[in-house]
Amino acid sequence: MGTKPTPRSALAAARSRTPLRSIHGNGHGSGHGTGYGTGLFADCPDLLGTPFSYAREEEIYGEGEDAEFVYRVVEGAVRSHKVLSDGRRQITGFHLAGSLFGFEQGDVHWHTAEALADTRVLIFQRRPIERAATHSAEVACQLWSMATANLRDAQDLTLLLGRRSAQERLAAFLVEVDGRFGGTGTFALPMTRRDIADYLGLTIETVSRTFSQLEEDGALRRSGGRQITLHRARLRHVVEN
Amino acid sequence: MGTKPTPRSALAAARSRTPLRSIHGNGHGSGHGTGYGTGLFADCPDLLGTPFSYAREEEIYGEGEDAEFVYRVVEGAVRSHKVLSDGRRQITGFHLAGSLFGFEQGDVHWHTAEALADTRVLIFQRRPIERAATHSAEVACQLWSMATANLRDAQDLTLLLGRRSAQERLAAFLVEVDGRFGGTGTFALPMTRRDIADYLGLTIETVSRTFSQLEEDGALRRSGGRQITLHRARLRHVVEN
DNA sequence: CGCCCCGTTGACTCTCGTCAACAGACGTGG
DNA sequence: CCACGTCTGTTGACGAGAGTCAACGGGGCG
Repeated sequence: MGTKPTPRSALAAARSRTPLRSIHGNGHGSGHGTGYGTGLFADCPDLLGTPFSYAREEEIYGEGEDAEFVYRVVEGAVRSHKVLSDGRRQITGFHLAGSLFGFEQGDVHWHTAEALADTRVLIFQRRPIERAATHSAEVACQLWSMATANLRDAQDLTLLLGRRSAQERLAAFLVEVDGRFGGTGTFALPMTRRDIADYLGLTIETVSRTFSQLEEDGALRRSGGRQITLHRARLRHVVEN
Repeated sequence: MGTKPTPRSALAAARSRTPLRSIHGNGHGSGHGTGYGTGLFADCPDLLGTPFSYAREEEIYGEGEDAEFVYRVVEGAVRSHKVLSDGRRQITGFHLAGSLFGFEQGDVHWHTAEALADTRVLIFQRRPIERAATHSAEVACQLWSMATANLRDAQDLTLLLGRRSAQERLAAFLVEVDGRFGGTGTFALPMTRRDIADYLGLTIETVSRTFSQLEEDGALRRSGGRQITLHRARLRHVVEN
């Protein structure tokens, strides 16, 4: 062995064995309370995913590559982004446990996806899913509703980037992340300042300064950079609408 | 009469008559070369739309309203936007002839839609469409693909707003509009400077100054504010990537 | 142990926003 | 027909918010 496994090889291996096992041996089967098991959708057990893993900072797919697979995050976190030729980068979304990513219009990815942290995913072939969609209105409706949800997120981000100040952007972002982590108000950010900056259309320096400012205002407390405790009422007051 | 017709009343009127006629009497039937006729999709003649008209600056639906209808532009132009409580506005899209808008996630609109100019649309009830989608995989797939196309546009806008300068934003916008009008390089903008500014996350003054700057650089020529002739090679060079 | 990366902070710059004035187009009504 | 007000678009002067460049501390990893 020694050569790095690819999604394709993992898929071939999975098909030659029954039952399905993770290539990393951590095949507990059902994901982290997402209620999906290894199926694409909760009520669609015939589209099974193959477990796969990516290391921190590893690329999952690149812009322009053939969109052969789609992915569901089981554990860890992934970012999708686009880059301009001069290196400016815009992250269009973070995918945490449970979220599905990799669907694009057309046959190639128009984003790059990378693992923020060591990440376990389920991989699904795109073709069978699309074939299933053309036969099953139910599958197609689920895909539609997923796309619509993503669309709403993208448009919220549009408003954030077009019309909000640095402070409002960061506050909204933190409230959003808190919500995705259960809304306890305390969590560890899985992404770096650079990732946050490239998501919010800012620079790392501005993000850092804005963190300090929010802390001065008593809207949050930092313990060691990534670990955050929010004062949610004050943060929401910053976001206001 | 004298009371303003609503989509609901137009629909009721349409159903009491056969064949279908526009409430404004301009019922040439098939739309402007979009190839759709009055059907929702080209190959889906059973979902028929009712012609309806809106005056310049008239609201079609508001954020938070019940999403009872969806719309296809026959002639004219429409903008979708969101507003913050302090009045800051972000336009998330312009809908020109042929484009379908008004689909949202959930039962209420999360945007406001307004006619930029006098506009003729076809109105479709949302419920029957959704019912059709749950029965017909083909309809559902069309809806999915439409949502995915919108998603790509929204993410392109995200990159524009997050990482591009005023000049790049305006140049990209003009190239985009030119493309939608057939790519001749000469057209009349259907929207005001304010609309452009609110789409590009800028102010009207910056838009105006950037127009002047692009004109100085020989990237376009203005004849009377709205009428534009692009020097497409130079504009694309500004956009670069 | 040392290097590198991440995060923070300071000083300065610059793009874009704000405030203001003005010109031209348009519609209305005297 | 012209005076008037309004709306759109342009331009100038100025200011503020975010970007750039640079230095530095701390922690993790080889």
